[in-house]
Amino acid sequence: MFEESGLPLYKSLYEKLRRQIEEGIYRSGDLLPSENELSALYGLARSTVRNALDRLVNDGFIVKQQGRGSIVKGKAKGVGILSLKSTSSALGGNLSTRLIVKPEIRSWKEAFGYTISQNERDAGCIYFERLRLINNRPVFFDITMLPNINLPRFTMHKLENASLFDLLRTAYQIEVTGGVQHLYALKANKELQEYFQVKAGHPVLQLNRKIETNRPGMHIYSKVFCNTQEYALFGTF
Amino acid sequence: MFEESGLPLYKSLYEKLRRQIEEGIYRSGDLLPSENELSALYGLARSTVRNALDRLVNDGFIVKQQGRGSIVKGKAKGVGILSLKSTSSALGGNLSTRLIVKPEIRSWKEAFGYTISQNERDAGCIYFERLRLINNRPVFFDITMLPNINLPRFTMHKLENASLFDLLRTAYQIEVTGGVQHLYALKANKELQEYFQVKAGHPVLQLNRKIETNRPGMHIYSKVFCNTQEYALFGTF
DNA sequence: GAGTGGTCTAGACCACCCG
DNA sequence: GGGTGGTCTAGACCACTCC
Repeated sequence: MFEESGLPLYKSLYEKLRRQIEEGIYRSGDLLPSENELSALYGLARSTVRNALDRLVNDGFIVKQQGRGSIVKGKAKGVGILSLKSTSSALGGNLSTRLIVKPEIRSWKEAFGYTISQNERDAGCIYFERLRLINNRPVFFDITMLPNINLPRFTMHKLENASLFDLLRTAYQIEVTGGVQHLYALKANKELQEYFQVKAGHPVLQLNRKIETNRPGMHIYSKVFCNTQEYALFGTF
Repeated sequence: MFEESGLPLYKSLYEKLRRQIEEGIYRSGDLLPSENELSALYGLARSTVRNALDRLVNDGFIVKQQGRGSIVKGKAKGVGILSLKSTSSALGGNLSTRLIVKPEIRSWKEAFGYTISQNERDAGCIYFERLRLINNRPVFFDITMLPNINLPRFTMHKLENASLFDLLRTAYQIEVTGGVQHLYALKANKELQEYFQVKAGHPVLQLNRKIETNRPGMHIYSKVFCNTQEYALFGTF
């Protein structure tokens, strides 16, 4: 079944099941085939099947229940805090992005308090600022910096409509593997007052992050301000 | 070695290694004994050892490197956002807790906006409030509620010096498996002004969480307020 | 080349859920 | 009682790191 993919068998099975869940072939609440069935179906040892299922559990696609089976959850967990949710109504998808500073190459100054490696410093810095709007109301303002390591034509891509992480994964095979973040509550300064159209003293949430990728030594640094008046920062873990 | 603990073998090994890391017997950067060494040392199959090590990886205590070994990270990742870090200096461990409301059994009123199951409602609610201080300065104020399901003598335990999660894990074999959280920035109200000794309008971070456990249908509900003036909320993912 | 973790097999027995 | 996932064993070969 998976002989020619080049991937480990458990990873092929993981990808296959993940795809089937994301495409709706298995829906939330459905049971996956049992471990023994999958084992027989694809000619794999049960522990290989378990390896694939364990990763689906870890990534939030399924939960297991002894005596019952593997139950599809239907949506993956976000990476740290990334998703968001309306406090008043369901987020309809009216998400838009306004580029405040287009991606440009700079030299590094600082990285929101995180330390950068000499490699990253030498490569130079891709810098951009974005304002994110939900239903045409500004909710996020973020500053992103990443080292310009083997990212040909990065500054040519549109960041308006695509997620940075989607772009990195599909165009450069860069995946987020983890990271660290710091959170603060603070009063809006003049710039944020203007972006968010709020009064002085308005409480704003700030999120600094250093994100690890599958490229050793390559990190993404970002600072995000969030107006939580109407929308809460939301995450699963 | 682990015959009489009643725990699964991999879990006993996990706890043993975790303890050794937390006690500093293995320090950050050290290599753990190899899988084959641990296997021989404790008379376990290698896959049982790997099960324990995989969980240490998952919980952030070690990282593995093919061809080298299992490298101790030294500190665990928090569950979602849980850990904290000084913005000015290293957190020296002067962490103390003041119980504002001692654990008591109540009936459920609400769960910070999350929905609770009928089972949880029927079981009643263990409720407590804590103020957490770092170097004698108040930093967190949290309200915790959990269903009183099979938790004998829970209200007898001291919550001053032990983490709730450590208590649940060691005394009741309850482990956190995931959860959902919502974050807000807001102005301190009168109660928070008093607890944190800050002025009116001071920005405060609020964190609502519904935490899943390995007991199906049992959740922990908590609301945390954080004064991020000196200490940031900190998390790895 | 010796040792490490990564992948994989083919079994076994157990605890748990459901009909 | 039959099927499920949970735990565990005893092997094997591979990719990688380090000396």
